[in-house]
Amino acid sequence: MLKRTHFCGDLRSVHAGERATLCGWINTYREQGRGLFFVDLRDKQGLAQVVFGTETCPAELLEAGRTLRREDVVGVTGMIRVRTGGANPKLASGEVELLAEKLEVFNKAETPPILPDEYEADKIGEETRLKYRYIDLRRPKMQGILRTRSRITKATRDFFAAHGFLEIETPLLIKSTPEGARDFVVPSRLHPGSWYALPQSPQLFKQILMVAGCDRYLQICRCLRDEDPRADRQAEFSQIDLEMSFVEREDVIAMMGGYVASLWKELFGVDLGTIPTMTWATAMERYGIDRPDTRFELFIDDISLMAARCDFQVFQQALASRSPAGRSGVVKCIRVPGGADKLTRKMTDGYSEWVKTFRAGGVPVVKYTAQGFESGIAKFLGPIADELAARLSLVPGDMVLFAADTWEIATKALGELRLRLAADLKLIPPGKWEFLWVVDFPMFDWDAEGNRWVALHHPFTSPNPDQFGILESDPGACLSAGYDLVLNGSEIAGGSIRIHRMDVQQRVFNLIGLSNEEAQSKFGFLLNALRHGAPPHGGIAFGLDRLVMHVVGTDNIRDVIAFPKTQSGGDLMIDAPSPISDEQLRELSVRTTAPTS
RNA sequence: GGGGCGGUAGCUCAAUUGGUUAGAGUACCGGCUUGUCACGCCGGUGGUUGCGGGUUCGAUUCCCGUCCGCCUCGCCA
Repeated sequence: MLKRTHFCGDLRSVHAGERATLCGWINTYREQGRGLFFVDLRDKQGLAQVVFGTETCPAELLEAGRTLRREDVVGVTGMIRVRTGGANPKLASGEVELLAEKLEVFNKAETPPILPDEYEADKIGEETRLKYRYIDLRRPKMQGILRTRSRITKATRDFFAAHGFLEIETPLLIKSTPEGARDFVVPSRLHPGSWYALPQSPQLFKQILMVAGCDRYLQICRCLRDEDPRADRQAEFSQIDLEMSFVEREDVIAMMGGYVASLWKELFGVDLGTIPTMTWATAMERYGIDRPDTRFELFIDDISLMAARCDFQVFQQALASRSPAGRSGVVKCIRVPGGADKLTRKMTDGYSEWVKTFRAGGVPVVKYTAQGFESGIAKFLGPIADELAARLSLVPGDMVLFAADTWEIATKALGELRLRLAADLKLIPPGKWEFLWVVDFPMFDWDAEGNRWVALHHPFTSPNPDQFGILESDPGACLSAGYDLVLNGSEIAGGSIRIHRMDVQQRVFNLIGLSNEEAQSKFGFLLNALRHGAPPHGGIAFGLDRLVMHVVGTDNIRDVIAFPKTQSGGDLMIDAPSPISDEQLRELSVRTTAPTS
């Protein structure tokens, strides 16, 4: 068997005169005549041109070479020489070529259903790419992503190892617990009727590792949540999971800021500096979302107090409304500088229609000119015209877009509208990295349907040290010691200082409606651990897939996962999930209620 | 669970108001071609129009159901 001496993509003019063996896939075949043809050979490093010609090739070699077709796998030995026919500036190896002397066809390929060709790739439907993932991954772009992902995980391990973090694996077959996402479950053969759950995250195990004295923990792990995917979300995804002992919020934030800075330094040569911090309350009020995109300046203002003085039904009705969680209705708005010209009637009508997906009624608008408010809802703004203009610092040519609804709906609608406006008006400068810590999240959210408090982050999150006093007396106002790291408007990490005392943990469980007995049966292991000497601790988890998405610049999570799943949780390459045999089911004491096909 | 878009040759897409033998590019096959490099030129093969029903003289086209893919709301502690 011919053994590789060089990588195709690495060949340069300095190699001229060397004898080399290349191994790879046929990328293209170009015949100039019976006596001269070229093939481009591809390996993980790139392409190299191989020449077959009568001058140097015996007849058998020419015959064999002539049958080469795309995606055949071959080894070729020959001399590297500077090209006699002129260099190809499009190839990194374009100054040289390999003069074939010996050819070994490792494997003829059937006609490829898709070609791993950057000219083609963007046009090929994703369905086909996923089915033939092993061909799609041969594309230089996909190879590059796999490599970048590997670089990131290696840099991550290096950084945290240098800071005393221990890499520890936690189990995949664990226990289903209430709270959180829907579990994937696995039937137990040895315990008929009982089920394991696959982890939504190693949360409790990493906390218990802190109780176990490991001090600092790292794991790059798979997490599984049986919920509907999105463009940036898969049921099966990867986290960089971290936990530290004897720390407060600022310690974790500092460590993780250092990690991100070192990563960006290595990947982009960029100095991030200190990452700014914003409270959750500010994020929601000014940006309408808990992960603000701070790359552009559009801000939301709550003008409810003013709006109450307008004789405008829409405002009045909104202000009189109450959300299921009990918050009063609001009137909020966004000032769009220069929007009077940039936003057409068609666009604003479109926004009105679009916000209905967030259950908002519509988007009233008004223009601001040298003569004051015009068009739209101008006639209703009389009583507050000057005050509103001053509050929003309006200048002629601006446009103001409103949302009048419950706090939740108006906030969401304008938060989304803010992003939509940025995209439509091209307000987001390319190549910008805006990191932001969001802190001071509420501990709880009121679940009107379940008529109970639910943990906003998770029920192991500690209240901020100064908030213990109001934990029971005003749970809705109680702030947690949680923190999210946001990059360009996307949450790339989230964590918290954890509760390390059994009595506090019990109080939080009680608040979310878990009785002591239930807590003991569902989370007894954690409570037991907390009883036996738990250090103060906290941690965070980075969404590895999203991190890679940002680094490689894609908005499709499937691009950064070697073998991703589709929107309905399927793997088109291996055709999973699939039924199992009756015998397998019997062995597991499981019977399906699904109709048999 | 809801909404939207899509499914036609291996791939990417066309096909007028429901009307002749469903076309083009590319890939593939054959021939030509001695410096190409997304090579070029000539010719050819290739179709369960996702699947199942229905309406009709006639369905890629209209209707119903269903499957698959993508986006999205809910959901995702």
